Amino acid sequence: MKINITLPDGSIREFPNGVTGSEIASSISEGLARVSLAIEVNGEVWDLSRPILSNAAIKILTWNDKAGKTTFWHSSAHLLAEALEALHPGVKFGIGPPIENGFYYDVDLGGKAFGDEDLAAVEVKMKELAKKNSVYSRKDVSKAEALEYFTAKGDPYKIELIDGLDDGKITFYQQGDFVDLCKGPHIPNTGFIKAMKLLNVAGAYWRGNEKNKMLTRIYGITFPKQKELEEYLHLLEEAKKRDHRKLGKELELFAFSEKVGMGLPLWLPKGTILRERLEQFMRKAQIKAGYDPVVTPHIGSKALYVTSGHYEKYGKDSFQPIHTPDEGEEFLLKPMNCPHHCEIYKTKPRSYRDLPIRLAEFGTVYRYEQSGELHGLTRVRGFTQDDAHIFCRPEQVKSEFIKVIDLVLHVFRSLGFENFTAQVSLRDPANKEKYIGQDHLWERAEREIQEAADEQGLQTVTVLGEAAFYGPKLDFMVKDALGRNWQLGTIQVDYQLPQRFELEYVGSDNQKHTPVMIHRAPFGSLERFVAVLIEHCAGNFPLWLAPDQIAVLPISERFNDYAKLVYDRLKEQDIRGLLDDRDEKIGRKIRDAETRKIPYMLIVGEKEVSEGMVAVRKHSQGDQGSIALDEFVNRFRLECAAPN
RNA sequence: GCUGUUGUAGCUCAGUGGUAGAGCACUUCCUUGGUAAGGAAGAGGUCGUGAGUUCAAUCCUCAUCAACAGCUCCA
Repeated sequence: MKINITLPDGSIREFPNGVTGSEIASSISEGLARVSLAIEVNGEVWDLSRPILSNAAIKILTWNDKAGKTTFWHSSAHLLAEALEALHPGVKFGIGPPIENGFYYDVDLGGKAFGDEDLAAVEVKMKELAKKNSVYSRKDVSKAEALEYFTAKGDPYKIELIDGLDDGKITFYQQGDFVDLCKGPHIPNTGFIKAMKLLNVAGAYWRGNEKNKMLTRIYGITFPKQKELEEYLHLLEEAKKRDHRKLGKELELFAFSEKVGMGLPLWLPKGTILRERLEQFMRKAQIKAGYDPVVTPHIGSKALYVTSGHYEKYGKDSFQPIHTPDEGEEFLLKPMNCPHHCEIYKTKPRSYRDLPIRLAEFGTVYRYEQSGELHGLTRVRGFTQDDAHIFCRPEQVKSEFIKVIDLVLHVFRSLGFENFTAQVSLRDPANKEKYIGQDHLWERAEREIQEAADEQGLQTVTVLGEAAFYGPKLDFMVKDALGRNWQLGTIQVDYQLPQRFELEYVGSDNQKHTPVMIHRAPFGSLERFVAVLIEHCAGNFPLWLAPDQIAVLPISERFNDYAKLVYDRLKEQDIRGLLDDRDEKIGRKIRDAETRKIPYMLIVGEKEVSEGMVAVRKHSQGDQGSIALDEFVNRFRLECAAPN
């Protein structure tokens, strides 16, 4: 019996029935056979040793394939488990999957502390075990057999997992002395794993549920070559240099104080310039797009949030009400701006002719985020949203939504964020009690969001369970230096709040109608946006945002007077900069200005003084030659204009 | 909030059961220098906070606060 195997290039070859992936790889080339990790059979990844029993389209997977890496890391997780069991007999295993970079295994060490030394010891053991070239072998087992094995072994988490599986579809994998419940696939043997690093230990709730026991999660990464591990670790180090918390300190942009309170950022002068530049940019864009700026207070009476539903949802996990000398009077620090804007809407009767009304505010809000969630500027307890609420007629929702998408894209493009993900965040259908409002309005909102995104040609991913409690969202996600995803821009359709606040307008039919509300914040928050911006450009801000645009560097103190003249001239033109008149050599001044990532340096000495010139140096690009001061100023002013 | 790790000078970090050190930054002096670190001297710290063990604690124990990694959460 022969079967036909279709290779990725479309060619078809005949093999005996029951041929394995490794046999196919060998028939193609010895080199391929040496590096092949798994095989894709009709879109499914299999072990190389598994016989193929019918015609199939295949692809041999190596380290260069994503699925190859995933398989490699999955097998590495098993190796980690084997090492753990060898060193910590009786350890109970949860799950051990591959992740984007590496893998982890969740284990229950019976309450034993597991520190860095234990981690290092396990790593050594893994290396030792890997060298044994133990084969990963697959075995079909019945549900009863599977339960019997793990009951005898005393692995309650595996038993729970098996309980959820169908009989007849359960497989074990074994390498060395370690047997695991696993559907596979795996690489041929442990010898492929040449380089490994256990990265860290963390807690993780069993099955991701806060109410379950917390297991110990061990993260690691492995590679087929030592050099690749070194490169990866180097890359991690490089990424850490772009961390906004590090750069924020070095460039004096923001700070935190224990005394002020955790998660409450202090914006330093240079950071404030950056922030205000962004704010100005947004104000201008919004005025152009037909928004009306408003300003509302930082607190509001508790009744406001009872009406909005936020109090019920978040009240007990928030900053608690502020009391006044009047018995029973309570105010909340505002955790969002929408209720205030609803009250602005209600200040007078509205006609359908008035809509849409777009109220915009850089609104500072306070949310009592869990202490473990705080993270630099990306997750804080006091932050400023570039918030706005659009009140419109139902038939205007889509066109308004599209306009907002355009605004968000304009902002992202202006700041060079090309790699974002547009995420449609919907309800978790299995968990509807988390949300308010009627189904048909949710469905309508979801449809409108998806249609608007599609019409703008946005590639979207849909994520269930990420909606706000009052409505679905379109979120714009951007990765930080270390690849963590953050939500920046967000657009939300809301049919609930207008009802709760009894907002209305008079239609052309002279009847009262309820408007629809669109919440939107292109930056999301100034704090988070600045954080991601810092990491994105590694602190080398575009000229229009740079806190210090120019450093004037006199070659010696003899030229300080002329340097001051140059500096004053820049200031007159609203150019931001500094004059470095320290008694230091020019090399030193240049180094310091480079380190501080100042885009332009103007060097002045004997030659420049006599001719009214400046020697221009660009950050990280070196000497640009000399130019008359006036001409430099003219050119610079053109170059530093904000996008519009 | 949970698990683990960390907390020493403005910053980056050494170090020790007998009340502390480096480099950079800072101050002063020398130097007046042409595109990434000139030289010298000086000043600067209740070793996160509180309690305990000890003749003696920055170091050991406990508690607490904060930061970091991850989980959970995210209006």
